[in-house]
Amino acid sequence: MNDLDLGAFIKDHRKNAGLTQLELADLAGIGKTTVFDIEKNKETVRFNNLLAVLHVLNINVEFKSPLTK
Amino acid sequence: MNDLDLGAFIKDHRKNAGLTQLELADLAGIGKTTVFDIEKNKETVRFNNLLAVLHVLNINVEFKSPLTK
DNA sequence: CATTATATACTGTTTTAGCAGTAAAAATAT
DNA sequence: ATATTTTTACTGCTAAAACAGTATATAATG
Repeated sequence: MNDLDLGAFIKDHRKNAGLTQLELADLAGIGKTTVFDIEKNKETVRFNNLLAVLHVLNINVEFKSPLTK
Repeated sequence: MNDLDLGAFIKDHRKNAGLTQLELADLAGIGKTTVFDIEKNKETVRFNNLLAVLHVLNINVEFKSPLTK
């Protein structure tokens, strides 16, 4: 389940939006290092920073349990 | 979109699993304070800690862009 | 090729999340 | 009601995420 490479997924969407890591970082209001880390699948990043990146790239997050699905 | 109250969602599933915050924290391998913070929608928690909680509760995370959807 | 832009990597520093411990408030049970 | 459990809240302390700056490597462009 969801063994998606989130880093690659984000990088792909960033490229698609024509943004550099630095531009994405600025738009998301975070440092370039963090964007780099996120694309490298560093999971110890702060949730809000990840959300900021996802928001800029128009990526949605959904939480679903097998029950409610 | 997704203005879901993730904290309440998690709390609900925790209750449903018959777990206390402390038990969930131990199962997830994190501190009780962090579980409390997560249920209070503190978004500055580390992503891996949130994932650990979601994993214990069998909650899946999905990332989707309007494009690929 | 050379040149520019971008990505990766590595610093030192600052900020803060995470933590256990404790205590008090709220909920649950007896 | 009064125990008991659970949750909420508040501490310092420590570890590490975040950051800008810099440097090198890689990729793209002329």
